[in-house]
Amino acid sequence: MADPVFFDSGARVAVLTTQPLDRLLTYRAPEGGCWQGAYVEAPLGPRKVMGVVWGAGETGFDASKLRAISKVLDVAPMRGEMAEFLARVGDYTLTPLPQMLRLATRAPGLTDPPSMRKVYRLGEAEPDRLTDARTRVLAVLEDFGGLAFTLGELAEQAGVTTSVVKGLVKQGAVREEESPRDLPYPMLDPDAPGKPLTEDQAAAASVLVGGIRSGLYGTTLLRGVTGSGKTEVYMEAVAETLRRGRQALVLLPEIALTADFLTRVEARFGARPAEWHSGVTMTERRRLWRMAGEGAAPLVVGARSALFLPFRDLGLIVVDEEHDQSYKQEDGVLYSARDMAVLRASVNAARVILATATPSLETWANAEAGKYERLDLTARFGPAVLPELRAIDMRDEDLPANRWISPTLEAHVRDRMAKGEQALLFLNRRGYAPVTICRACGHQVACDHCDARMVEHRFLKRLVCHQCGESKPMPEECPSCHVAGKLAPVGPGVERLAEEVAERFPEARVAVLSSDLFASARALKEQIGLIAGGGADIVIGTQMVAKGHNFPLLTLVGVIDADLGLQGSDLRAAEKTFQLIRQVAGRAGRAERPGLALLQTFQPEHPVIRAILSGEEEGFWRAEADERRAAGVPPYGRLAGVVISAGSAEAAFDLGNALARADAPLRAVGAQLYGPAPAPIARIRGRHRVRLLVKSDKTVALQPALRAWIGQFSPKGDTRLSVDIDPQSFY
DNA sequence: AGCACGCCGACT
DNA sequence: GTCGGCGTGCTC
Repeated sequence: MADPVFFDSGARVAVLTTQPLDRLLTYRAPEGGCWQGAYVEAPLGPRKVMGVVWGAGETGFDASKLRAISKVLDVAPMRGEMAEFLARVGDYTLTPLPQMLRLATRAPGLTDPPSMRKVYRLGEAEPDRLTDARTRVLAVLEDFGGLAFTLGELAEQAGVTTSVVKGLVKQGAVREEESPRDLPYPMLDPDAPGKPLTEDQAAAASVLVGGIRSGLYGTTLLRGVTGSGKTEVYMEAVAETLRRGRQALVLLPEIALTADFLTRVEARFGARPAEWHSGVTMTERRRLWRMAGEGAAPLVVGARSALFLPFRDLGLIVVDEEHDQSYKQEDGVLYSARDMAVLRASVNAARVILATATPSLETWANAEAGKYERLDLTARFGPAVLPELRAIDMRDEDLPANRWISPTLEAHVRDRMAKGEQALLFLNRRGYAPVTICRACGHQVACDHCDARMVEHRFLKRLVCHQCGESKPMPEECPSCHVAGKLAPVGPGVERLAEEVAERFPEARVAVLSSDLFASARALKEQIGLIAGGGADIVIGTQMVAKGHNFPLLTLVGVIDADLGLQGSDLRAAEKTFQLIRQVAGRAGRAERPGLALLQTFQPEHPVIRAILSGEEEGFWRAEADERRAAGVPPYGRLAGVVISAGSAEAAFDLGNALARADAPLRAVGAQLYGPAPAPIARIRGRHRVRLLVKSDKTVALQPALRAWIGQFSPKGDTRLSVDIDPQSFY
């Protein structure tokens, strides 16, 4: 959509609906006409559906079948940039437009008229009798100037019942008015004094501010270790965006981090920004969706889906912890929020800041190639220094069976405890034990619906499938040979590690941080607060501890199994391990005390372990980049994963084999096809899965070829096909 | 996505 | 005979 066009009533318009149709439908513009981009409600068969006026309608369509748009919704029309963004994300991810529209309208009550509520202000008339209660009500209204109150608020403030207020309304002493329920978000003050910046930080901030002032698209990698003040630096770019009257969006990888971030924004700009993630209420979602479109939400903090809010004038997108895997949406529309942020910014003439201590290889390579600007914050803020990193060679450690804390690590933990400092033991495995084996027959307990082993969670007294979430009570007897009392846990999870810690350090206060142990975000926040305040001596955590929580007393990090991520066949195994361990190690010694990170490993000579220990990050990226280039995989080649799932393995393979036989469109662009093969997890939730991989040169436009290839088939029955462009994980 | 249409198997 | 299973196709 270029410049918006107005359609007079009765004109033919093409409407994109949220219904899964493969084309636009032609309608007559409603009474009073409508703009291109208008959100509308249109009749479709016996129903009414939501849609957007996409452009002029086709003239060929039989006039007698035309129906008129039933209603134009009272929300800001979709802007041309947004339409282009949705179309391009759809093109890139092979997602049909109606599904893209649904992604962009994930707010309740859009078809309802803007909801109103009654508010109360000071009226002109004098009440006939001035009782004590009435005086208090009027005093509250006078004290707060022209401010309007809801009935409940006013009564509570004045310490009266609502009937007193209603009595005053009847007399005209208090005025009752209708006011929109969805109010603009408070203005943020970009010129409120921020934290003083170091020279290093100020220099980086001024480059970012310069970018904002240019008013042009641009992406910057802002690299800085934990504690280097990345947030303070990009907050200056947010301030400049606000000064210029544009909107800013800050994406965070995890809801648990937003509360802390909102507080920081409030401290910096004097008010709290809008918040968007799965945890916000329906009313708040509706308010934010509407206000974003009116430009009345100056700053939005949210999860990846906030990228699809209808901003009126988006000037900056910050992707914090850009390397985080959770930016990749793994179901529904498969997109990378980091990459789509760059796309949205380029469409909007906005800036992107990718902030991280350990960039993804994609981002590193883009900076290296000069596509992204790169800023490095070298120094940690204040006197703290990067933790010292050392390996513990587990081949030299004397460790009994079913014990995972080496004597060396144990001694270091004792030493820290004696100093009143905290130690973190990191193990990226939830639950008690990853495998439950029968000592009588050797059977490993597996999920009934997935091709995965059940993980014992002793805290829940259940076996849990980490694939589908299904759980069952811990069985007494082996499900295979039915011998009782022979099931035994194999390997460690954080719960089992906690057991070992309790035995070895009976005097220590232990806290376990694992996502499944908390009923609510609030309970988790409390636990984090408790640890930060010194309420624990030893913290045991899964990868969630790697994500930005600040523990000032923590000076020792022990990585229980540094080799854990390295075995997989995943092309990103090295990168992920490197990032995760660097992030976790960065938890040590944030405050004044120097930190130490100890890596328990059986292969201290492994290139990834050596790269982590040496701190030679650039060297690691370069070596990893060379390997990927040689293998022709991302970011130096294109990759697409195709997963076919069906109730039976035969049905899934039938389609997989048919696709493999019809690969001419792929060969035409020089792309290679691998498979079909059973997916690494061959069954999830009772559905059999088969996968194919398409690999091509970086220069090839892979999507059109994929479309032509897959378009030859339409999955029958319960067979489903999904295409994942730039897959991040390979299950 | 819904909802109708339509063509085969198990009943009152 | 008919009720109802869900495969296929249409919606401006």
